[in-house]
Amino acid sequence: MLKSATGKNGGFLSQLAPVGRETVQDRVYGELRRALIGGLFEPSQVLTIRALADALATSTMPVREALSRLVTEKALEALPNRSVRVPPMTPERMDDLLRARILTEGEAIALAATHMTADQIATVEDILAQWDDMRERDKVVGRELELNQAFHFEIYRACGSAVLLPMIESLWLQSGPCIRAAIYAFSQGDDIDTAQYHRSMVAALVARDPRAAREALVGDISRPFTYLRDRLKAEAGLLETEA
Amino acid sequence: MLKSATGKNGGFLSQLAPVGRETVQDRVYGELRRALIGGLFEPSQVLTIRALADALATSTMPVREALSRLVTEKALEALPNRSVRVPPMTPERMDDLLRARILTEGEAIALAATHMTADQIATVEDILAQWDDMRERDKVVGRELELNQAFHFEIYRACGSAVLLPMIESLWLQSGPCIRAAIYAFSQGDDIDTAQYHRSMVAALVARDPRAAREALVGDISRPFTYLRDRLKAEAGLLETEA
DNA sequence: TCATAGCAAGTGTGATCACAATTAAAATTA
DNA sequence: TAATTTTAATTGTGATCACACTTGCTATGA
Repeated sequence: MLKSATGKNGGFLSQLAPVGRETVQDRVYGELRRALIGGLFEPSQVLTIRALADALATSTMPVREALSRLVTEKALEALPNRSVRVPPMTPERMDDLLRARILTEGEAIALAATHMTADQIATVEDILAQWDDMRERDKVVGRELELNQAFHFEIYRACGSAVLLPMIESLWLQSGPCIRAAIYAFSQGDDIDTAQYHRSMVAALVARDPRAAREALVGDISRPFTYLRDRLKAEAGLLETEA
Repeated sequence: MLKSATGKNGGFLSQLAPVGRETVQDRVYGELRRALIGGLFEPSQVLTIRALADALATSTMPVREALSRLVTEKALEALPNRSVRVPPMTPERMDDLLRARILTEGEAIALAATHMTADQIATVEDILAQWDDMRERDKVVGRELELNQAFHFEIYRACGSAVLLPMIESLWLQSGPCIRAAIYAFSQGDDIDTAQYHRSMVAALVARDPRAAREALVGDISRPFTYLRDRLKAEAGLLETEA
């Protein structure tokens, strides 16, 4: 009988938006992902199921499943005590992560340089414009991380690889807790370098030049890592002289 | 008081092996992983929680957590019905997987070529020798897949990257259901090519030649993919002529 | 004969409970 | 006072149950 409704009087049913069937577990998982990529958790911080369940206003069940999912993709670490924590950050691990990101994201942007449609390039350019706009008007941080993520993933999504994309997401998840500090430090001083790298990337994409695109990307993602690694080593050296 | 036991009369406690504290969930997860990499599940096959729980003689709880873990690493696929299945295999997906594997495993073996110790190389050579030995004595298949996996991962483990290794494992998990058919077809006819590629890889490793190692690896892992892709296309063409 | 409604078996999800293991604090003893 | 034991609170794990949704079958209607 509902079918007759659509048939008789135009389709008023087309006004209705799909209601969506996301499970609680998916929402918890997504929320923890956002927090992790955004660097809301400190490295080495221990996460307990019940505390998270309280904070997210659910039972323990969806939380524990979300946690084990994050452990399998190495976004979190399972301790021998069976508790879960954000992986600690060491210079070696940061180098390791950077190498993997250069490898996979470099390949993705090289693919995107040859695959991207004009529409997709326009979307990326639009994000860049939003960024410039925001920088000019007010120097408030916060949106900056979000726009950076949107910029990169709009490109990676366009590379056409359903296998590469989740790998990259996993790497962002792993490096999130580390690089936030660096990104924040940059954005303090009206970060002109990041914008320059992003402009180079877009230029390479419109020129359909995979090599130039990859090169610009490597410069972009290397900077926060090397910055933070150097700072870590400086701190370690400082501690050594104290002892 | 136990401490006195070790202290007084030598350490009879050193005879005891660690009992291990693997959870049921971990065992279920490992079991499903083995089955997936080994190709025991068909592509597109639907997996139900209760059926698996019965088969593994546990309750549904560990199974559902293992399943969601496998879904997040794309080893399984979540359908809109909320049921879970082995991802179907298409030529596009196979090309996608092969590209990612060439990228990550190629990088891993190139790193291993410069990092590996003599001991680690000896272990790899030993696995190769076991393989030759097995091939000469009896032509029984089954061990073949297992040895192939051991050979590759002994190398990848030696590359020294804690980030790359899980990425590669995830890719094997995803390509497992696809390539089993191809590997099996090869091993039927006394597969001499795979052995040749593996020998080239070992030679490149002892020569500390990253480029040669990468090249041999690419040849090794490309073969089953191209073979199976061509067969899929042939089947598709056959169906077309029938219709 | 075909389509639709109703029924029943099967399935995933989330909540709750019992239990074992860990951790921290308090109480005891040397 | 310091080391050790005991106690209590916290935490993860696995089992079970209730509920909603899906799916396939049967029955009733046009």
